[in-house]
Amino acid sequence: MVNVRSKSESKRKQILDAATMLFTEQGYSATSMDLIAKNANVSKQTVYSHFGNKDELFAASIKQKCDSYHMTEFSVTSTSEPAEILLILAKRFLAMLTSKEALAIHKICAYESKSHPQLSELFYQEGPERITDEVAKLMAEFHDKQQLNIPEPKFAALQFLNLTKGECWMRVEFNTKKQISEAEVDSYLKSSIAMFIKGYSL
Amino acid sequence: MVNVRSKSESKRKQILDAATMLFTEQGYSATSMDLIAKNANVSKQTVYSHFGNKDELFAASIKQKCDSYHMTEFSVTSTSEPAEILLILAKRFLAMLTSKEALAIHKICAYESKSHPQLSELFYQEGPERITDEVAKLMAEFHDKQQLNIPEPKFAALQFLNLTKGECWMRVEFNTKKQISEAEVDSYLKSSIAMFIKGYSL
DNA sequence: ATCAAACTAGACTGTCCAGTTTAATTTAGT
DNA sequence: ACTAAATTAAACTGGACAGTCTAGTTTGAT
Repeated sequence: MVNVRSKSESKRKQILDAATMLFTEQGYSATSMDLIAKNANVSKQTVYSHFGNKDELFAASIKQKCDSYHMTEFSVTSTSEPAEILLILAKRFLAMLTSKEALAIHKICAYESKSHPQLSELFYQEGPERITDEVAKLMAEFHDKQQLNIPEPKFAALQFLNLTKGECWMRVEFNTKKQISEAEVDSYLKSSIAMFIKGYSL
Repeated sequence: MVNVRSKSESKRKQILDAATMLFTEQGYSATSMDLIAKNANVSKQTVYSHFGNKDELFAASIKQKCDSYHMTEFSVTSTSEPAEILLILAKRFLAMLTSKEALAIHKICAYESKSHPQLSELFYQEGPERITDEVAKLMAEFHDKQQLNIPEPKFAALQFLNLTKGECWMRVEFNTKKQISEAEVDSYLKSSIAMFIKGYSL
């Protein structure tokens, strides 16, 4: 077999990056293949040569995003007491959650969960589920070290993460005019953590 | 002024009902005006005569849905202890939250929050905010009756409602294959309420 | 140097859809 | 009964867009 010229990996990346940007900013149906090609500085035909159709490209795009979630570090290795660790964790989690990127992919996966069930499933596993598992481990640690009394670490993880979302996340999700101030968020998080710790105290 | 024939109120309702059904089932862009007219048993022209364009119809549709939220009763007037009241409340809230209707409008408002900010704002006020306020009143009552120590009822309301969502709601939101069983939900809710009550005990 | 395959530019097809137009029909208030 | 406005049915306009096609250009492995 002679003359096997392989497709340019860099073009593929350009396309995928442009697509990801556009899909997450404007949604699936509002993003045209022409625009993706244009933004990627590539001809439309090249897009179709690398990805068979719009759906395939969308799937590749979401998958890429989900993979990139692995970078998010949530393990807090500190000798401090639970209250401190949880506050750091909560702030980190909330910052990630309300980031433009995470918000966009969350919305799109929820919205397209009927038309692209495998994608929303993937997002769920790589996002919420992965983080819950990680936090559950931390909760189990608190229990083992006898810092807190947490018989069911997974429940505690879910409770903690849901508590953290609070009003802030909803307001960001719905893009309301009035947003929550940093101070309010802080006050809310401290209240939540205090309640959580008292609720799980020995 | 003679011969003022008014537009049929029943046609308007037919249109609005069909539109609401289609929008919430398929989303905004996937729903065509032709289909709405057809489902409403009305000519396309009549649709345009009652609602100027697609956007107006969409807005009217979402507004109608939001108004219908008022029916949802959340006030629990009982002399029972907090744990019982909260469990009833949590189950009621979760059932509402995971209903096809609420889920659909939540998704669509979040997704269209950039293109229709006034609609997502409306939804936020009539949905999450209203319920939070109502639950906050209940929390204040617990505090006043010295059943629990809740200095900030609104925070407690947000915490309680977010706790209640748990894994169940997320799985429904993302339409994951594996769903949470009734028993698991029950177990989770009881754990959450126990933690909440202990966390806010006197 | 050759050649098959990647790539480009842009025209093209077919479809879908928001919104308009037209001409005929029905309805209700006077 | 008269008439203006509501309603209908269907054709039409214009634009957007997924996907194809064509014809020419570049590239890299042999």
